[in-house]
Amino acid sequence: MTVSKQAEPTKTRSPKAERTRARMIGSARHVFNRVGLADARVSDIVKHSRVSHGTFYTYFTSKEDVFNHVVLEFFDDIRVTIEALSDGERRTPYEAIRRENLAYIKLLKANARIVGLVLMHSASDDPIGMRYREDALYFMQRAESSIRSYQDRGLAHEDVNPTYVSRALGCMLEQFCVQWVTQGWNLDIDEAATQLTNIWARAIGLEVPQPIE
Amino acid sequence: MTVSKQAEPTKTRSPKAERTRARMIGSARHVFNRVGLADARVSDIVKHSRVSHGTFYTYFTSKEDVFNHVVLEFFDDIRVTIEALSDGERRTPYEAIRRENLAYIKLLKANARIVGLVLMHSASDDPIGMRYREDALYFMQRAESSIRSYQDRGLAHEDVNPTYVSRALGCMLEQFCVQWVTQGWNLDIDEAATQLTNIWARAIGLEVPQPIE
Amino acid sequence: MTVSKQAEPTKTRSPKAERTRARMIGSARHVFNRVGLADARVSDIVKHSRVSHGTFYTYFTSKEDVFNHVVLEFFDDIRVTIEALSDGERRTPYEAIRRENLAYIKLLKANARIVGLVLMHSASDDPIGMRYREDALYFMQRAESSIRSYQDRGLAHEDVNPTYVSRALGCMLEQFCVQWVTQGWNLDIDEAATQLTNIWARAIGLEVPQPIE
Amino acid sequence: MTVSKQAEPTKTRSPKAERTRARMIGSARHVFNRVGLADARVSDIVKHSRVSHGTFYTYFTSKEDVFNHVVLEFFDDIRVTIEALSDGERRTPYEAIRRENLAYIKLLKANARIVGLVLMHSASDDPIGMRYREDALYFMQRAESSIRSYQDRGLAHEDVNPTYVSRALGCMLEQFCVQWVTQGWNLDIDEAATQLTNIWARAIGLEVPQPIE
DNA sequence: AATGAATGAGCTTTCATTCAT
DNA sequence: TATGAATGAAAGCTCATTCAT
Repeated sequence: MTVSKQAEPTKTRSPKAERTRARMIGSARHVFNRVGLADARVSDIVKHSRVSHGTFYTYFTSKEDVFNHVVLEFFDDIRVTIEALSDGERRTPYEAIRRENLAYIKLLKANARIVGLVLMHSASDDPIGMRYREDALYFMQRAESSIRSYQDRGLAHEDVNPTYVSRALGCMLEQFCVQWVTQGWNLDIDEAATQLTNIWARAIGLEVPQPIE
Repeated sequence: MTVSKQAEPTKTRSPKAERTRARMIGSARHVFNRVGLADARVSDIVKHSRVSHGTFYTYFTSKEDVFNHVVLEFFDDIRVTIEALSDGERRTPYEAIRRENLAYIKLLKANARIVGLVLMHSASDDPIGMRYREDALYFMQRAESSIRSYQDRGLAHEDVNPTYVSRALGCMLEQFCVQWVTQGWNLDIDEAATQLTNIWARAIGLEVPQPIE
Repeated sequence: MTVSKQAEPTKTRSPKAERTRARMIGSARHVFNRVGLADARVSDIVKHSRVSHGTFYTYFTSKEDVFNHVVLEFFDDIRVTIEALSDGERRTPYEAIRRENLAYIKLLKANARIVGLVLMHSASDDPIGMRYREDALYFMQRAESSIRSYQDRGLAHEDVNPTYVSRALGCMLEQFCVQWVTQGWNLDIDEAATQLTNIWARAIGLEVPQPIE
Repeated sequence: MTVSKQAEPTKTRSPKAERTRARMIGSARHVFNRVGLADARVSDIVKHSRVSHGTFYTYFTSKEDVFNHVVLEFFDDIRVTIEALSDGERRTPYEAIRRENLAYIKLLKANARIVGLVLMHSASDDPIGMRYREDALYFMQRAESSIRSYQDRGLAHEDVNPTYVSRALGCMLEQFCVQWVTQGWNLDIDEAATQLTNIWARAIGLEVPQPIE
């Protein structure tokens, strides 16, 4: 099953139609997050959003198409969440990273299977597929430039290769959350945020605050 | 698609049969690594090992069954490779970890899609599924106890939670290799080994050797 | 091949769908009556009702499922036919039995192979299977109570065990018709009705009218 | 599945081979009697007689071929059993019939499913199939001529048509036993023999002995 | 726009039978 | 003769997608 067919260019839709479409993406997201892409049935999605099979195909060209839209919506969620974190408060680099990581962890956990699917999708050559490859890269590039900035300010180790390390830490965060859910690990979310942030900080050379005894 | 039916307990097979079976597992591994589980066709597997459809079902009960055997074989490969690394030479902890990581990276890259599939498979309740859950955990527990041992010897940070950190670093290594292949990243393997080992070492508190200038 | 999976509980179907479904049951009945259950191909059934393979599975879960429905329809036919015989006319017991037997014989002959299949199906534990076991028994119990009633009125032998004899006579009627068709016996239907009714009447002790010479 | 391929003409076999062949027919009989013809697997038969698949085909040309031999063996059993009943003792016609019926009932019950299969098999045009059609008829013709003989001696009703009635009573006996087993009826064998024989006797006009009170 | 009956390509699986050893 | 690995035709069944209403 390859992600290939593309969606129509955005067209005008009545508000009601827009609501139906949004509900269907939500249903799809729900279904994909439960059973993955291969095991998801169009029929599950339409049942969940209480429309007919035919209606599905007036909004989406295929199962892959709706999957793409689910993923884009998910990336939007991340963007919105992350941007909402910049509240102008002053924080230490460690605190800023931890705060961001915690937000990420919550989102990733809530969408674990979809994240897993995105992580596995290789070269899609359709426009939407391309776009979410870019989105995924965007987050890693954010981390990459932040590392460079720390290095420029003399806060991070010189020998850290920003490209490699940003990707490695991104992979760590994402996969840790996916496994946490799919493998049913029984962990504490605050401890997880702390431990992952410690790794992150030490990897690039930032100070890790010591618990006061 | 769930991984559930299991093969009969090991039964006596003629050498010829054993060879055929092994060849088929090899073919399956090849196919799964190319296209994943959902898109793999039994007919691809039998074509690749040049046997008939029927023959497939004399050795395996289903596509899922052969997948399980592929995974078990892969875990065996890892075990063998890792054990082959203990050659009695004296190395610094950093060097030992780097050596092991490099070996891992090579194996994981060569089986990237299969690793991805294993990472996504949640709780299967059949014996084989159970066994490879245990196998996967085995490697993380190895890392976990090595961290504890470093802590006991005063070489690792006290605040490192071995359970969380070993899992996080394991996820990092695995997912980094999966992405490397599926996303077509263009990276250098020695640099990757170094950067990942540096993260690993710094995360737990080991000394990272500085390049002499 | 076991008769096990059952259809969904009756759900609303459009008139068109209902017609298609009915046509398919008719086709299935035709096919089963020609070649039996084991040799019947789903593709024969769909060819006969000129629908696609897929359509078959929108109405039935399997070949066994449609077989069950064919059998239930057949039992309904019997019920309807038998009930249509009560026209309020006064008849001697012998005449009443002969009339009923003749009706039975026609129906059984027209569905000989299906009757044969029903006769051979042992305990299926699914709801539909159960129901037609009950239906089959219903006809024997009808005979059983009519025997008891004759005994109560002093018209039938005292030593007749209604349970055994009703079943034996039922088996006789059914199997005679099945063999008639499958073995290609060349018999006269009126003579058959007379001879079978004579056996029936004499077995329980009713007067058999003598032909006037 | 049609019964068509024929067996080789009888050829000389070593005693050991003869024993193997006999064991295989026995196994086949066992399997057919458990699951019928369609659901019987060649692999069940060879497993039960502990030979290989290949060996099966050195003795039989197909599954149908072995089925034919099973049926012929069964008819031989009947013949032998029935002939063993003529011990020269003097009995009333009723007693003779009851004795024979009881013997039949036991045999039919022990081979219920095979009997059912034979009853359903229509026109087979191969030599073996022909032969067992003849065999089956043989028993009905035995009954037919015995009815004629009773009529000649003035012991049976004149209006009984021996052809129809012998077949009807034969069907009754056979099907009653098949149903008894397949439907799991809980009946007493002596009562069954008595009731069936009473029907038989009354149908043709013989005296039924009354229990003394 | 919405419906849901109908489609059919394409997949998995079975199992009687063959044949090299 | 005996073996059992290998065969492949033939079936059942699924489900994304289409299209008449």
